[in-house]
Amino acid sequence: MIYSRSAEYAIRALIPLAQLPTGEFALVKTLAAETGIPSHFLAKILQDLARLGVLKSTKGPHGGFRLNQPPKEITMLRIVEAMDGAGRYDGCIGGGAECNDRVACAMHDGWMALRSRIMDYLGGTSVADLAKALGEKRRVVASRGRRGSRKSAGRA
Amino acid sequence: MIYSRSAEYAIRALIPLAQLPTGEFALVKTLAAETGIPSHFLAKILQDLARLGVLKSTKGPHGGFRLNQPPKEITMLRIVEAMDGAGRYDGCIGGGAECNDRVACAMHDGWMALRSRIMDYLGGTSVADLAKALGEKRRVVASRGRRGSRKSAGRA
DNA sequence: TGCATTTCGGATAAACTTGTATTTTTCCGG
DNA sequence: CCGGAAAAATACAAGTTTATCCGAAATGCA
Repeated sequence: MIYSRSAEYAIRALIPLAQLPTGEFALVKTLAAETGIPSHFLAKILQDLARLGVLKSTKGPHGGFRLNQPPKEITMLRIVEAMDGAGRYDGCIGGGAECNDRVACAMHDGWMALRSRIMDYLGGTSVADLAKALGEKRRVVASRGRRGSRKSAGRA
Repeated sequence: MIYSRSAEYAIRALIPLAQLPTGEFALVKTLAAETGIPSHFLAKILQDLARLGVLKSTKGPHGGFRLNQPPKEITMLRIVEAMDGAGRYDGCIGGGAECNDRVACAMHDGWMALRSRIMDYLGGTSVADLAKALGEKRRVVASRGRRGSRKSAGRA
């Protein structure tokens, strides 16, 4: 995988949070049930995100978590860096912590090209994008399902 | 990182092995010293690779490890799959083990595009490529160093 | 004020990865 | 056939990630 499971959970949980009516709070329990993430573990992740300012939390009745900023501004990269530490993709896959143009490293150049692809994807995809993509995907899957549940229904 | 440390070590150790005169064996101790990898840990990794047929080992005096197939045929992908398990990049980063066109997953499409980039790089880069790249890089670094050790020597 | 609800934060534990040490097996040379 | 050299195998230790649990603090409501 490209990032840790914690980061994966964080990203997955942010999607339903982005779909929530503005200002409304969601319970950890609900989010855990929706996403299938172990609830205690999810709670800790959400706490981290709240500490970082990505989420806002309130205790007590009608409490829970909600986004603390527009979903457009929350990129996957930001979440991955929050959970896995910044610089996860900084070092060269060849090993050396300091790998630059002046160090003999067999992998450096190829990796740098790939790395920028990864950064573009993670940095260019926001929670809003994910929520939108999920909505569209749901519609497509639903409409396919309606005309027969066998795989690749309709004319092949 | 994109793959485990074990995979990284395996790839790094294969490069000096590819540069060895054909048929000659290298000691674990030597490889460990050259690459800076903990020698006992490296030994285990090399044993795994030998079991897989990538390397050939012999015990006793004048023993050690050598490649068991042309370096052109050993791709980074093969090594990563050997060390981290096949299918490391199979699942969607959205989580679901089974993520395909019929499952609603917000990340699926973007990830698939990125994934194929990763696979192209790892699958398209062989140990021979790495050894060659390292040789060229060494020459460049050396020639730069010769005319002054400050970074970005020559006209900027 | 007192109670129910819900996050917060720390403690704990299980699982996996990484690293080290030790012993056993195999091979070569004399 | 014996002794040393080297990988092979095994066991063990430390560190990190993932997961679980529980008491405490905060909040809203009656």
